[in-house]
Amino acid sequence: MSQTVDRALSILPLLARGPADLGQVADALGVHKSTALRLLRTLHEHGLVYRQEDQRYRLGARLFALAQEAVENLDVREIAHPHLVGLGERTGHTVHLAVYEENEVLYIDKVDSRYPVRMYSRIGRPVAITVAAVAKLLLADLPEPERRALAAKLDYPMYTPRSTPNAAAFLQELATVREQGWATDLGGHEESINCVAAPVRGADGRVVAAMSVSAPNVVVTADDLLALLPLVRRTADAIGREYSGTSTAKDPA
Amino acid sequence: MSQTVDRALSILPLLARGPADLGQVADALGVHKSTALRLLRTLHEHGLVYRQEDQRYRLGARLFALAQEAVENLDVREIAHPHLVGLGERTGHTVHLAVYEENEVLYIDKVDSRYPVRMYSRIGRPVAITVAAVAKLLLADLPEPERRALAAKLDYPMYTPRSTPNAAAFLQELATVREQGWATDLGGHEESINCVAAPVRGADGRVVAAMSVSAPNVVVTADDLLALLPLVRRTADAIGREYSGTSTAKDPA
DNA sequence: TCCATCTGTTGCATTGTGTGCAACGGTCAT
DNA sequence: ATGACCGTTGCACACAATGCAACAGATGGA
Repeated sequence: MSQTVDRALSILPLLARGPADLGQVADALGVHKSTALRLLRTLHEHGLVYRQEDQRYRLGARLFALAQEAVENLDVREIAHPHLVGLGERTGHTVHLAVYEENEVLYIDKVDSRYPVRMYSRIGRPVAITVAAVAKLLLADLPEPERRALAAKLDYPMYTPRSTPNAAAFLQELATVREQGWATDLGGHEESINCVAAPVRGADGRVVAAMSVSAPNVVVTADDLLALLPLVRRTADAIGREYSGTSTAKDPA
Repeated sequence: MSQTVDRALSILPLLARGPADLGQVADALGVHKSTALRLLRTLHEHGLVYRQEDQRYRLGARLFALAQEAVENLDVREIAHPHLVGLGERTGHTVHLAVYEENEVLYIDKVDSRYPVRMYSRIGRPVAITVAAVAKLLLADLPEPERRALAAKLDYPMYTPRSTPNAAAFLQELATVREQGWATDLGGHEESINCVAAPVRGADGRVVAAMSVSAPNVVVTADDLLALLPLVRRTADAIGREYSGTSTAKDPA
């Protein structure tokens, strides 16, 4: 839409492939050198482009700072919330959203079809980390050494006979969860409560959050709950797509 | 220099602080809504900006992809090389550059004042990881669980009586190195060879490479070599600054 | 040492391009 | 229903971005 900006922005992917000098940039854009110079200058003033000692241009540090700041200010909860509500309405069950932070798994949002309780604090409740379906998904995605170290440090309280008994069993369960891409908690925390959960993945494929649907087995059997899995996964994927900002440049003509 | 591009780029830091709608962007830039719209559209076409479901704008995934690609294509060696040459000329000793990769420390460049040998292959020689000064720096920067796991897996060959004997001693040494920000190898690999090394840090402070100066003690004593430490550190810092693209937007007036 | 050549840089006239305006069409809340 | 608000489009105007040509500085060869 805007030729000048369009040209300037076209420089960025060019430079991402490696440093280039003025002439190369001008040629790639099909413009005069002086034009390319002015564009590069503007990019430079904004720190998006850096001029190295041999006078060639590369992408600048500001770009990384921007990306980082954007990620930090990205609120998964804000983006996820409408999806949680939708899922709550369709299933009628309680929906949770959780994240991993500093050796803990925290609930950061919760929606129940009967009484929607929004937790506004950024710091929510810690989760029963050894048994909750969301915790399994979040921990399964950790780098291997960190995962092992954490598993070794945890306590394994036997909330019910079906709770995860020890680190070995837990690591085994995490491997399974990692493999299949979803998780359950069938009466591991409270005897009569079952959960199914799916991961929300960021642009780089890493699990940024996990979402679960929970219901007491007096209302629905575990099998019925498992039947919701495809829906839960689809919803989690949708959140992930929106969170990642997956938009392939141009709109379809 | 270029008004249009200048305005467009000013949108990015704005959006980094959180999503904003068209009106807010237009106000912040001090332009008409239609102008802001066209700028945002152009940014959108390039994927730098993403439009979420509530029609507000945020930074897009392409920004992260760009940053990532740039980092991958950033060649520490290419940037560092002239600095290594300079250091080699000033000291007359052998200068090494090394990086950490997949549980190994690799030499990726080497300069000797007598016969400058450039290693062109991306895969250089693995380093004696338990004793080399550059290895200590690189491993000292790893996240704690990964560092412990690696230390436990390593062999500790006694190249000389001064070699690091076991994992405990190694981890202790790494703690010291991490603390002081530089490292040495005094006859730990070959009886008569000493090294001093300093870390090259990226924009986020993480150690991306390490550089060392080595000399046999028949030429210079260990003390004389240590006297070069400030110079080595300054050079490593200079490489780090250039690698990070540390340019604070506007030039001083 | 001088000249040739390459790169990045500046001033200027032209016109193409970005701009603001005003009017339109949605959506939401009252 | 009705008003207010936000995003969107078409258009005429003016300004800002463009290409040109000339300059400067570095590099390298003769």
